[in-house]
Amino acid sequence: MSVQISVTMNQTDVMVDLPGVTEVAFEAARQMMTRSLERSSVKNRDAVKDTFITLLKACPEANPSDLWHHIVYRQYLEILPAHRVQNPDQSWKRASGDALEVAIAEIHEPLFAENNIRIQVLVGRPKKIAALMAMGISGVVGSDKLDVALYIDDTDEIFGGVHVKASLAERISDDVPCSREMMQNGFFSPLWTLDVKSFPPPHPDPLVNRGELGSPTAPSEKRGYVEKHGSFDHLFSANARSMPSSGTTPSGKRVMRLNLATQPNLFAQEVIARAKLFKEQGRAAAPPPPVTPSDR
Amino acid sequence: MSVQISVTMNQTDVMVDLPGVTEVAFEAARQMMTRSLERSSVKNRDAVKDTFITLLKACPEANPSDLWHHIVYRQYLEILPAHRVQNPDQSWKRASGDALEVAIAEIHEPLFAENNIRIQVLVGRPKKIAALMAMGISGVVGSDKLDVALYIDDTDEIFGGVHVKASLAERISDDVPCSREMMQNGFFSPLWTLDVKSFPPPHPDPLVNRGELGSPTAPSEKRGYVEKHGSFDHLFSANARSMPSSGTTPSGKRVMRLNLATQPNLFAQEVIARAKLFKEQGRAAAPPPPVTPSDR
DNA sequence: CTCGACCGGTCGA
DNA sequence: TTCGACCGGTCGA
Repeated sequence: MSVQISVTMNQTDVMVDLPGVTEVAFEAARQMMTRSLERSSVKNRDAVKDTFITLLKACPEANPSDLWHHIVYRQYLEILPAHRVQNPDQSWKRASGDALEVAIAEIHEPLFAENNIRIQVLVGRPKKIAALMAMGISGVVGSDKLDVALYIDDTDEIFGGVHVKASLAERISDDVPCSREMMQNGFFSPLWTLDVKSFPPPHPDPLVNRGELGSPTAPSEKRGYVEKHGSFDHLFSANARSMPSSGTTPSGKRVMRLNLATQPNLFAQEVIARAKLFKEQGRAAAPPPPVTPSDR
Repeated sequence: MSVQISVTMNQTDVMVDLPGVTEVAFEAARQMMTRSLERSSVKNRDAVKDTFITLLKACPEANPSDLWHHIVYRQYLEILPAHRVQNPDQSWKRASGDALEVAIAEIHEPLFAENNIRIQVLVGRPKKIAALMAMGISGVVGSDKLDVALYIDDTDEIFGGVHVKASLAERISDDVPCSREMMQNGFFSPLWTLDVKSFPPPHPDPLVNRGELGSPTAPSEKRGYVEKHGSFDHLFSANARSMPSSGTTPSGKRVMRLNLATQPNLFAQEVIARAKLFKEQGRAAAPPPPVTPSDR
């Protein structure tokens, strides 16, 4: 039960192994993507979101980050040109970022509803501004840097928000100021990522999607944002190759590896716990964010 | 004395007018780009840098940002594939950013030398760390966000640094934390940009490179970073379509439009003035950065 | 070899 | 219509 795909890059063919992916699931994804993109009324982000969720359900053993990077991404680039005139690479950047936010909301909606939590994608500036105002950080420079909001019950009482990133690059720093302010004001501020990153040939492990977090013993800059500086209420990575934090971290904040197949996953557990704490104790319940001397 | 180019995008042909550009200059640029890229020993960024500087000298009346966006950029995409196997769009992103930093240093080196100022591109992490340490902001999160350093004479005494961006997008926020810290510590921290931004058809003014600063009366988010929040020691734009600040700004910091043909240009004047002030009074000479209530 | 920052067409609200 | 944020192959040090 494993599909191999061939990717041509820099005039080199690379075979990529996708454990946990069946031919049937692979073809179902292609069909979902094609059916979606051929209808001009379907938003590009929804084509991506629906294809990803189809794959997640069909391949519970697979690495979600690989499903995204090697199947959804590459099928989008392949299929889009038949239906849209736009540049497929740039279209992917624009559409896939939104798609991931919507997918995360959709995946968790039922479970969160059972726990009297509402998850909402903050689409459009007014919604973002409103959410940030509710947390007392409106008007701040770079303020509309929050993707997804978390509310208590059906109220507008916000207890936190999720920073969503398909890949980290240097762009992780964009989210830090907003996240720190949220934490300082007592709101829950996790980072949810697929941590997608692979290198093309002639890299020694071409197209192996290792992500950018390094290991606890050889931490990358990005791992430091969480483990050392504690700039988020944990980093949840849905890349099976991400190495979780080990032992205690300087900031107390951790890299957590998500297994989306076992529900409630670690992210969902944390959201539910923090909602409960918020209902019992309000904003005061949140621990103050750690500050290291070399931190901003 | 004006060249028109035809750009095909989204299956539409768009004619772009380039006032101040002669056929001779246009062909000289193409030759410089070709000659550079066909030699595998020439770094991609140097091909870009040399072509840009060739054009700047040959076309003093032209809009520098247009030279970059419509000639250097498009010629690079056209010519690179004949000599390199890599993806030309991604290659441009990687190489052009570095090229602009090197170009700015090269353009100003002679004038700055006359004024006992040294400008240095901070290439490689160790150099960046050293420069930031010298300004007392080492180890800070997102700290290696400085591109170019400015020193007094031939010493290692740093009095500031330049944040360089070809285009702004949301990425301008990356530079804010470092810049604010620099200013707070008494160092000179301007932003130098080409402010490149055009929209493809079917936009009403397809491919017109208007930039992203809006106007003083209808300020964009990016203009607010400077005029309202004062996050940089002025924003110097080499896009002739950038509208400079008018009257006084809330922060005292301004958008300035550069005319590179008249030397010393506004950027050079400010660098020289700040170097003089620094020599006379040291870091204390720098005015404290303005802080507005809605600022971080 | 490793691993960081570079940028622009897109597409919605 | 305007104008914001989305992301990944590259290529050096």
